[in-house]
Amino acid sequence: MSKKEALYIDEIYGRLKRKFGPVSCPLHYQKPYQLCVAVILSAQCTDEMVNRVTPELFKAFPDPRSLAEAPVAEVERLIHSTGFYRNKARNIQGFCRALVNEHGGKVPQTIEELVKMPGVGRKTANVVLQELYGISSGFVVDTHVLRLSRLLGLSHAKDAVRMEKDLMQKVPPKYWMDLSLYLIFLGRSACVARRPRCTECVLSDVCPSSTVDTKRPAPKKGRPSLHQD
DNA sequence: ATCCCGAGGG
DNA sequence: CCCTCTGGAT
Repeated sequence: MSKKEALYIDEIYGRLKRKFGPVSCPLHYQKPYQLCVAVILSAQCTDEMVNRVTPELFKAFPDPRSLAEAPVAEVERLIHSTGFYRNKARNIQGFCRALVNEHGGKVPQTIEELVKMPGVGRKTANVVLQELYGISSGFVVDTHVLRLSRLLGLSHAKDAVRMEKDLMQKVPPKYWMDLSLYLIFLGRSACVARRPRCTECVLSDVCPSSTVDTKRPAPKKGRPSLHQD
């Protein structure tokens, strides 16, 4: 990795840190098993939506055993609005069963063990390890990180697994935890997928994909655009 | 590579 | 109508 690239990453990290400050997991939870369930539910769904359904879910089933033994239909009903509700219901119940039966109710501390559990992939495992134990097992790559990393030119990997490897090589481990959250926050505020608002973005003058030109007044035509208007 | 799937925004 | 949202299993 070039020195220039390292400075580029430092610059991105510094700006996002200044903008967002200290960050924490946006998912609401009281107990460790609840975080795991919330992260599984967050697949292809906003965290707001997850936070909307989990209070009732955790009130109805306050521990992993009761959630594992609950009627599937009831679990499906409670999480219905998060989408993929059949898969997710099966996954969170399978997860809770594995948690109780194979891990004594305690969330595993290694990514190898976590990934073997139902509904848990690398993204979910990385989030859980970071949030619960402060372990940086990898770089959390979700749909936002995937999109923004490409726009910023940090990685052009096609899938999340390859991009994680890529980012782990380029980004210093001390940045992993916060940078993935920063990218997610930026992807949720200014750099939204549908129509990025580059004028509101703190990275616009260093981002190779920015539609804001800081040097020239304004191109009349042929503006490099990421999308069709 | 494909499927799962509802909610929200443009 | 279309695309997107803190993915994972097959």
